[in-house]
Amino acid sequence: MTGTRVPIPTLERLATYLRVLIEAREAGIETLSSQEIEQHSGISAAQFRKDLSYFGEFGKPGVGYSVPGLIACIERILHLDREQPVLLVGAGNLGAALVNYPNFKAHRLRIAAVFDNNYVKIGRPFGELVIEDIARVKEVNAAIGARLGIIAVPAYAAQEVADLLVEAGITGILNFAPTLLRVPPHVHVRNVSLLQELAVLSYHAVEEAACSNGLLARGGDDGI
Amino acid sequence: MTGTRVPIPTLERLATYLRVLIEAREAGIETLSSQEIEQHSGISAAQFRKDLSYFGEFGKPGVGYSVPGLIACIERILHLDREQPVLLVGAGNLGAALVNYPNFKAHRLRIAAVFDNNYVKIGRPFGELVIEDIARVKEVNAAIGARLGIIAVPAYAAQEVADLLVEAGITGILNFAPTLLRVPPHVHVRNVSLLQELAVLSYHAVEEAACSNGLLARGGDDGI
DNA sequence: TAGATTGTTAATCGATTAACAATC
DNA sequence: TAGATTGTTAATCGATTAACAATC
Repeated sequence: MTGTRVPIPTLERLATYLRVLIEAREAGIETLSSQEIEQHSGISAAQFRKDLSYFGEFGKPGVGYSVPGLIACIERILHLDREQPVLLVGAGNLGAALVNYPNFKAHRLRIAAVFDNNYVKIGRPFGELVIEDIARVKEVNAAIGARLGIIAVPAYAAQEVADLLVEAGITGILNFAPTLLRVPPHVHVRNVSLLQELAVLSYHAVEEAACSNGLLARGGDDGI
Repeated sequence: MTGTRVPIPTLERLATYLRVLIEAREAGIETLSSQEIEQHSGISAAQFRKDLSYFGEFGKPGVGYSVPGLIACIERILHLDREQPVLLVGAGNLGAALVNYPNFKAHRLRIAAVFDNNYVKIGRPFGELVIEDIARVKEVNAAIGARLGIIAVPAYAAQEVADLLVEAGITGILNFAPTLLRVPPHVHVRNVSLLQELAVLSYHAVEEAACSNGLLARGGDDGI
């Protein structure tokens, strides 16, 4: 099935399928059924087939999916069939983790430049790059042509950085700062919130009564 | 409304409301309406009220919500009304970013111990902690009593680390490794996948045709 | 061919949205 | 009281699941 709007959860899972397929390729496996994808991804076979159906037909009934063939297709869908340059803003600990992240390469994501506003840092080496002045991001990206950017700066600086990235031609922002970014409608933002993740885990980690009416009363969240 | 199972998206948003409320408190604001929460969180007022309704009644019609009161309630719901110790495994770049993450404190999350398996690293200082042997995680956590753990190790080591964390009494795992963790049913896992985030952004960053039938053909993902 | 597995449809499930009576 | 805003219900929307005819 084609022509319908693709659900975001489907796109998210596509990246997981791609990871599983790349692992299979490295193991020398040529074909995989949706059932086998389920084993390795934790995503149901039905869900997998449904997800792919938004983009076309990729498998052979009775056989399964060609590993290299499906890799090529998913890469094309996600625009990862060519190297994707990514701008990184924030040369702190998180930035260091990102420039050294080993898994980007297999997905053809490459951090092409690093920016900061700290004059002590600008000009210094950072991984294989040199830290550049965030004020020059538009100028630098005129040469790179990146569409993706990562914000790894403190929350108070994030909006300003987002504005500069948008001006530099970035249309997709991965935001690690715990703050709401306001961007033009053509720009997509995805937030990674460690606090959110840990808060959800914390909720489940202990099962107890919730509070009610502004005080401590009842209001059991799990029937307590 | 109480007694119903709480949707995960609701729990995720709770952390966002908490962040907004804490910011308001720091700004000296005493009361906030759902409409004002919407302004600062990007989440609709209706959604906010619906989310809270899973846990009880927290506002005053015609007035709004007491900032400190609602903070206290959400903290209690998420079990963040007391300090939550967290175990961190992996003393690499990402681990360094996490121990130095400044936003944990306001949410009463505290990284209480750091582990690694690299004998060169064990015993060394790491932020305000000393890196411990991952083999001793059960022993160490017997004293700490943490329920939350963060896996910041390479994918190939993640399952082994998860097994050790579960054995040490951890019931909530935040996993940064791009791999499927298999854990007992009482253990909750949340995955942070940078590849997934960037892949979704990459999809949207360029709007082009998808491939079909194992080759390059058509199958427009946006009606192309 | 017989067996396996796909792609798709229809049914189910769950979350979001909008509207409004109740309440301060 | 009149105005504002809540908590909740019902309607809408969208995603997941299951089943199966089509296909290799």
